[in-house]
Amino acid sequence: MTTPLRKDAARNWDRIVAVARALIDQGTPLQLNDVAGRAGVGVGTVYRHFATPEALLETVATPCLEALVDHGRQALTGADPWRALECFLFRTVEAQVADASLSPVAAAATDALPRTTQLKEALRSVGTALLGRARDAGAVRPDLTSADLVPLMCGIAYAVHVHGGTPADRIDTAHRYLATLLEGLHATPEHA
Amino acid sequence: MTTPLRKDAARNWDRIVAVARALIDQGTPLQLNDVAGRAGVGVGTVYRHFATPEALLETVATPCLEALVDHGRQALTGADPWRALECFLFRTVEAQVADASLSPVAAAATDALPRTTQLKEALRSVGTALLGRARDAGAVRPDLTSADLVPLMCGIAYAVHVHGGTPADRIDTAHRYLATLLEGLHATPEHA
Amino acid sequence: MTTPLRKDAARNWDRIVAVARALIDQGTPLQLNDVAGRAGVGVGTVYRHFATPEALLETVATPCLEALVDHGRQALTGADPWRALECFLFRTVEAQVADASLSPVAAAATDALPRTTQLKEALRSVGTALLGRARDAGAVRPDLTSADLVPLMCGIAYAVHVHGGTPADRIDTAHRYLATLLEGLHATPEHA
Amino acid sequence: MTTPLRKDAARNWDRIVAVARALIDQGTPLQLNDVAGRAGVGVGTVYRHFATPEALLETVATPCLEALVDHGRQALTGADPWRALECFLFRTVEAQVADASLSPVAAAATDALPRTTQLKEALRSVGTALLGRARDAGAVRPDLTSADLVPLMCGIAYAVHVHGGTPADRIDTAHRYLATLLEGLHATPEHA
DNA sequence: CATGAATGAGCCTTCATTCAT
DNA sequence: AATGAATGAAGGCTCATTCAT
Repeated sequence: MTTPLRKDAARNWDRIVAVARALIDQGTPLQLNDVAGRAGVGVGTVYRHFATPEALLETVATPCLEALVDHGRQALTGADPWRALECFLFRTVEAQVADASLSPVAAAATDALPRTTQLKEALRSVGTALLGRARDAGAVRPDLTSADLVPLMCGIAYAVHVHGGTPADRIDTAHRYLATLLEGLHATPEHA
Repeated sequence: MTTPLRKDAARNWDRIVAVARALIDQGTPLQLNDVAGRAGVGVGTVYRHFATPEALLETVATPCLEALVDHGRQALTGADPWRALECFLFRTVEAQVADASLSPVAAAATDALPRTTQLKEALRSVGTALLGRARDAGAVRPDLTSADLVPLMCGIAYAVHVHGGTPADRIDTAHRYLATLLEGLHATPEHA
Repeated sequence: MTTPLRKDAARNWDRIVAVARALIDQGTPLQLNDVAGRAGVGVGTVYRHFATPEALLETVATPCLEALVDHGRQALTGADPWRALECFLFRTVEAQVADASLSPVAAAATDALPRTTQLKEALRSVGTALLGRARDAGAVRPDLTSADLVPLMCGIAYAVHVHGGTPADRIDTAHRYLATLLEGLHATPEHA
Repeated sequence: MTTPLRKDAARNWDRIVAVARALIDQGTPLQLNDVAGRAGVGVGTVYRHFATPEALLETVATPCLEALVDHGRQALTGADPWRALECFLFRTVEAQVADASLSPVAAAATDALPRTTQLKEALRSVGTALLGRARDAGAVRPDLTSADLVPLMCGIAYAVHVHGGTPADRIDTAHRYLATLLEGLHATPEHA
């Protein structure tokens, strides 16, 4: 797809992405000059590889988005439609809580990289499919649309963020919050 | 509590806050120089009244926080504990969706003004009381603690934000999302 | 017209303009950061007074433009229309040769300061009047329009610049070149 | 003179010059990286062929300079010395107006390529010869020296540039301006 | 108290040039 | 020879904050 990079270029690319990863994990805002300094490369090198901070952020987020899409596709093969949706949403929230690069990418209205647009589209489409199966099985509130999935997952992740705590706590909180929401999403007798 | 301001100082204070309110409503970032210019006062005057941008933001948010606390206290007098909690949470989310000054204040770990700390504390305590009554009535999930209320409301508001749409749409979305979450929060047979 | 500046602000304004004047005379490009450094003021101060390098350049050029306009208006009162035009054009070229700030301002299609636009307009209008009088007296080539005056004067000044030499040489060259051109502009028997 | 290039090197050379030509015609500043990209060659290749942007610019201008020299030499064989000079100067101005690569090369005090220096020298010498013949015939102002020809032609071209207009307008303006100047250059009774 | 001029750190971005591959 | 990745100096601009008037 993309032309393979020269060996030295690839090394710099890796360094830059690794530095960005670390900065994001620390919550430090991504500044390309700063990234360059920490990666031990010139500013120009960073700009050559990543035209904007968003492009770098999305690059950092890409593997995680890919994993989510893969997982969602596998979930589609599961027997229990509700279970499959539930499982997909858990993964989605966990990923956002564990990886700070995802939330801003998920919430952004426009993408810097085409690859990101593809992945977000793929994610939406997997979500739509999982939701459709669950709805057909009568397992889900009828007023929930596929356009709500991403916002709700972002909201849960944000709630976890506001709650705070150690990384381990956050995972726990995420599970509790999502479980609660899912209970509300699940079709109940009164919707029958 | 605070020394009453001289009449002209009070007029400046009002102008500054009004300008800040307008900027926040437009989504323009609060820059004190900019606020000063628009309010027709010097930068120094803005700094005299508001040591930091956060202090100004919190000042803008204050009336709304006060209204929420008041409403919560009234809700405490209601007969149906679950209804009261529900109603309080609706107000909380609606306020955040309608007033962009609230979310950052609610999510901030530290406050610029003591008054803000008081109000946030009061809000938490009303929430705790409402939740306690509802829990005593067996109306809520047992794993929900009062430390979860604020994060969850912030999360819902954030989800609404990510979903997007016109102001009217947002109110609608907020209602749907909160109704869904509340269904999950409400005690169900399996918790009984 | 303009609010009078505070004493300290006026001092900085003067310093900045003086530095700019010197840089222009040396042929150094005007860079606001650089000007700030040399004037011993902060960058922000320069930006406060002059939003762009062009604004600073035009400010430096203003007194000279004003003097040209004044001179042109006096020339209009002279008895001999051709002499008056000639005299005005000599001054115009001399000014450009002596003051490097003028050429770029004269040649620019758009102005940074309204004052500059006024002055350029005034200059054009004086030129038009002088040319009109000379044409009415049958003293000038009929194919010359007032829209040609500024370009031709800029051209002469540029020719002097390309020729080079010491400042004194340049004045001399300017006189020779303009005298030559004027001979061509002057109505001759064959136009009669 | 120069070692003949390998065939592929020659192809690159041609591409680079063609791209530079196009950029100059559009008024886009010549940036070697940019040129390389558009020519589909590496930056290093551009640098191998042209050590500096000026060298590339001069290379682009070379054919036109050569044509001017040729034309001037032919003019020297003409019968009417004044006519010959006139004709040469018209060509010179037309060329500058039509080809944006010439003015900066003509006005530059130092050249990047020896070939450019030769050509400019040749041009000056042809001009000197043409002027000498015209002066001997008593056809030109006695105070005009051959060192004035290039500056005056640059000045006319610059005046045309300041006047502006479409390419066709410019040719027209150039003719008018030069005709006017030539009238001034031509010997008149008072010089006799 | 009010004013608003001044400050300057901080961030962003471009581009001529070098040099490893 | 050709390539194009890397470099980093250079310049631009903003904005929170201070302080003389």
